[in-house]
Amino acid sequence: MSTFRRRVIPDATIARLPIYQRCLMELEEDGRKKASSEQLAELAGVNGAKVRKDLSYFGTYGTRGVGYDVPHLLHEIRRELGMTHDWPCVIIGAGNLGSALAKFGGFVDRGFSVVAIMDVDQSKVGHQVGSLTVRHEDELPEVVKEFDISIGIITTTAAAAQDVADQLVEAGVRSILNFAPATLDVPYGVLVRDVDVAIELQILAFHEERRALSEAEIV
Amino acid sequence: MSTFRRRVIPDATIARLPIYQRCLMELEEDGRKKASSEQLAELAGVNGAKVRKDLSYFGTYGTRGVGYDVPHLLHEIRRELGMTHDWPCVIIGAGNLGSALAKFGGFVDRGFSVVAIMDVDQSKVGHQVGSLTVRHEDELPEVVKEFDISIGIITTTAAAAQDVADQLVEAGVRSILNFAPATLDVPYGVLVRDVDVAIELQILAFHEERRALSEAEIV
DNA sequence: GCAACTTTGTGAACAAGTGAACAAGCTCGG
DNA sequence: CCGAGCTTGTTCACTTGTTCACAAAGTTGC
Ligand SMILES: NC(=O)c1ccc[n+]([C@@H]2O[C@H](COP(=O)([O-])OP(=O)(O)OC[C@H]3O[C@@H](n4cnc5c(N)ncnc54)[C@H](O)[C@@H]3O)[C@@H](O)[C@H]2O)c1
Ligand SMILES: NC(=O)c1ccc[n+]([C@@H]2O[C@H](COP(=O)([O-])OP(=O)(O)OC[C@H]3O[C@@H](n4cnc5c(N)ncnc54)[C@H](O)[C@@H]3O)[C@@H](O)[C@H]2O)c1
Repeated sequence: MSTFRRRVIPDATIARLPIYQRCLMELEEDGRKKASSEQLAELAGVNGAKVRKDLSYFGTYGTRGVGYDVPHLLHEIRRELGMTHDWPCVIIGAGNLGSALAKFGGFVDRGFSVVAIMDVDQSKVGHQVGSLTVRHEDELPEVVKEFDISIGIITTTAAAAQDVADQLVEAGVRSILNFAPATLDVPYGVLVRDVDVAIELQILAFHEERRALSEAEIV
Repeated sequence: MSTFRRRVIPDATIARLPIYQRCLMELEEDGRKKASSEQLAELAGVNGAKVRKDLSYFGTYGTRGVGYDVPHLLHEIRRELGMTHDWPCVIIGAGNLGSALAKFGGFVDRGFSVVAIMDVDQSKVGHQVGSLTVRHEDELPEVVKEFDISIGIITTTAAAAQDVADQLVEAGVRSILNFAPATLDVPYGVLVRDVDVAIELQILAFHEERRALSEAEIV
């Protein structure tokens, strides 16, 4: 076992790396070879100091007086994010949302491919969703092994989500993206990220409400 | 103008209120009348101290030695979040994702209703999506006025997102939920929240990659 | 009425994240 | 080769968020 301690990258930074990646991809498409921290910051909607600090965590890729080399920085961010290879994903729940995600082609250029979609509902099993055929939930262990899946996407009803999470963990999946409005309980070492659209709407509503109250107050 | 200063509620707390609301709804459905901060914390996946501190920002609703009164606390959180009335929303972009969201019935019990869905594509205008008919993007100002819409949901391609955001702002919408992978530039006072599934996947991939590297190191 | 027990509300320590500021380092024109 | 002009990398003070720990306030049983 090595005593080398990998540099700790703050969570906040990790969450911004994909944004920088996207901006750099746009710059590269435009044929831009160089970009300063301020230009990158403008595109990413943050400030320059943050960009410089974020990038400094994983080495020195910029040139003072010039800026960053777009293709080089893009490559380094991709490497850091593990985008040098493809990540096979499985979607559990072939409903409205699960089908939309499965049909969506936009993940491929970010390094993700949905290789299987599954459901318990016998009336959905066997049906086509985009280029995939819905398989039965029971086959999860085999599917995970077959495609060496490391990411599971839960798009079932909230009631079924914990159950599905347990099955994913049992099958060896340690990264879960959960769209169901439920708090998942998983063992240590398994990472869950929640995407809850209703929560986002409620945060917007909270601020709208406050705005309305303040305006009423002033008038 | 009043000199009364509304208590400042931290952003982190606001983001957790909807989770508490959901947990309280579940408790209420189970007929539970009381809940302690620890029980609520367990359900919400946080710790008890956080729950107590969060709730303390907007007044004292608990009883020492007993806990919180479920229906009462639920009511107060709903009031704080502006869930006492309904929020009409418009979806721009009647594609894969926009249609899935429009058809989804789950927002209603959280106080949101999608009252219109719009697109520029003439081949989509007039078509039915769930109970709604797709209207042409150009009618946005009238639609916003007609339904008194305060929340706009962008589900167009990334290339069109900034343009749509400008139109929403122009029409008077000040809260935007953006699903397109693009950084939107909006005037001061307009609130944008981004939902980017690809970023979530990339964060999961980052940790998977690190995990793989650490394991390789140990062996 | 009182002692034992439970749970809240909050001050204070700690941890994480942000942003201004600036020295250090690079480029380029002359 | 030098000095003017940029831009990075990093330090430092500040803000925001989390957690601990415990007094205060309530309940319950006797
Ligand atoms: N549709 C949306 O726009 C939207 C938006 C935000 C959140 N969500 C959330 O995403 C989830 C899915 O939404 P939806 O609209 O697709 O619902 P849906 O009812 O259309 O689909 C749910 C699917 O999950 C399947 N399922 C149920 N239990 C299962 C199990 N144990 N194993 C495998 N599959 C199972 C069902 O058979 C069904 O096909 C819900 O939790 C919802 O709250 C949806
Ligand atoms: N589908 C998914 O599962 C998914 C997941 C994550 C993110 N997204 C993002 O959500 C967005 C939509 O995805 P999608 O799969 O629904 O794409 P889509 O191509 O199916 O739909 C986009 C729709 O937007 C419409 N549109 C384009 N420009 C417009 C304009 N100026 N005004 C009004 N409408 C306009 C198009 O006509 C089309 O109907 C994309 O930005 C995508 O990256 C989608």
